[in-house]
Amino acid sequence: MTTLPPIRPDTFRVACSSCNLRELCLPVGLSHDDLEQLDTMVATRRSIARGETLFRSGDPFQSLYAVRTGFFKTCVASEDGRDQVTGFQMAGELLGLDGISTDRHSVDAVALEDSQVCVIPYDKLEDLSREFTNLQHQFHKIMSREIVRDHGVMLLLGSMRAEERLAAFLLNLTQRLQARGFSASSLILRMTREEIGSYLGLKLETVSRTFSKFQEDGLLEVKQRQIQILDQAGLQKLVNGTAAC
Amino acid sequence: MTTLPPIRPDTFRVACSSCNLRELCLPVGLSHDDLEQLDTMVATRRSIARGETLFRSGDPFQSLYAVRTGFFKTCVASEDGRDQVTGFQMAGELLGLDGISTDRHSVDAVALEDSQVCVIPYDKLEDLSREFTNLQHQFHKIMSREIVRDHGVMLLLGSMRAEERLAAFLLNLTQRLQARGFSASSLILRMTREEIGSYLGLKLETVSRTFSKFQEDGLLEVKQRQIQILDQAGLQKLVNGTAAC
DNA sequence: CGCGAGCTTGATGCCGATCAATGCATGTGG
DNA sequence: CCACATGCATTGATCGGCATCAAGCTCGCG
Repeated sequence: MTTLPPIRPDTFRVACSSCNLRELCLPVGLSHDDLEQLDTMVATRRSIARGETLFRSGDPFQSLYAVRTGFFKTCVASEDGRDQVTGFQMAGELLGLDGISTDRHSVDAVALEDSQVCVIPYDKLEDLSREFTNLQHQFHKIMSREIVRDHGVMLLLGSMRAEERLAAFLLNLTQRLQARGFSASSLILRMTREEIGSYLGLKLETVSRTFSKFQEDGLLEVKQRQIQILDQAGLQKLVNGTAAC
Repeated sequence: MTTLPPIRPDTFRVACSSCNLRELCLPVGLSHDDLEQLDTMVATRRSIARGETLFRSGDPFQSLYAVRTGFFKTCVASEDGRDQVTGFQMAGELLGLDGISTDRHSVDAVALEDSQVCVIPYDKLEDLSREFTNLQHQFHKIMSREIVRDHGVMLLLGSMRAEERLAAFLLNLTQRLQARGFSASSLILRMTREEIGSYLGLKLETVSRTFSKFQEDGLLEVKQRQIQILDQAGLQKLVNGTAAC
């Protein structure tokens, strides 16, 4: 479509050791010394405007990216035009793990709002994680966690009905937001109904209807993208099957 | 349900360096020296009878497993009884990557026929991959490939219709079998219609009907679990959308 | 103010789920 | 060796949830 804007890495360094995301991001559990080494690696930030792509399927893979601020989606596309949102990423989460397998990215990563990422050159990460056991282990955990997450999505797509899917989606989102210090009951969706639908294997109309139904049932208050969760337990019950049986 | 049978590791060593799966398994692309090191790590085999589990969700994680012979499925279960097959694994493929993230397995791995696996103690793998760059890189690639595979399944579950799903499934299966020296057009399914359905997000009746439809359309010959592929291109066309549009 | 992107809501139809019966292969015990 | 049980597969009839098609609606923005 449009050509990529020139990449303009902000020149000042970002220190993992003083980043307020260090408890959510790659550095989890690293010692002070480890962290200082990590600082030598994560040299640059990059800003991505809303609607721009961080990378596209087919691009050569060189770096992983840690979301610093903002919000992303990742999509795969099949040969025919169909595409599927495979995930939404927020602060502290890693993008680009798919690229390691073939040295090319296999998904598009699109910023859903103006965002910043930390650039993690992959070869340096491999070098460093040969030296620092903790970093190595942490990195493996993150990859494994992504696999486990994907299995959860497969369960959702394979066996849940529309209401269950949306409930699970909302609970997952609020849980992650809460871990970042945001309210557990009030959120603003950064994605369209269509993007939610694509992620959940539903059409946008179904997503919209299900939001309306949740509102009628007193589970949510929905004002466009502004969501108030009124009955978290009620949502949870939807996900765990109609429970009590 | 039933208690696990006692684990009886076969006492003789298995050398990766002389294994006929080395081009498909963890050792891909390793040098001769690297391979000899790998041999020091993969100390034991384990036999799993058809229907038995290699590990279960919740079990403490200690090792990865490379399928030597046989065939496995992995399943996740949600709190309510629902469960979902997340993959089928054949010779040379790795099991257990999900366990790294939390030090506990998050899926069940069940043998669909009498099988053997090589036991890869995970802490040793981490040690060794700090020493050998190639091994480190290869391991990362395998994890990444699993992530990419999962994304493909998400696309399938999220946006394909029954016929497309089954066609994609069969093509994927034959491709992997072919890489192992088996026929590209003749295969014996190791799993039930229900397990296929669970993997593909369909009910067993739908799987059965779709097999019958493929047979009517001259794409396959189906005799219970024995499948002959008569028109591979026809299957491929189904997957890529009704093409020509 | 008017345009357009995104959202909501309604009417209809279809794909796949569900329910139910039968068929087929394998195994077991009399 | 047969009678019967059991697990898996096939096939048919019906139903329901979600997709599809089609208007309107809302809100932000030039």
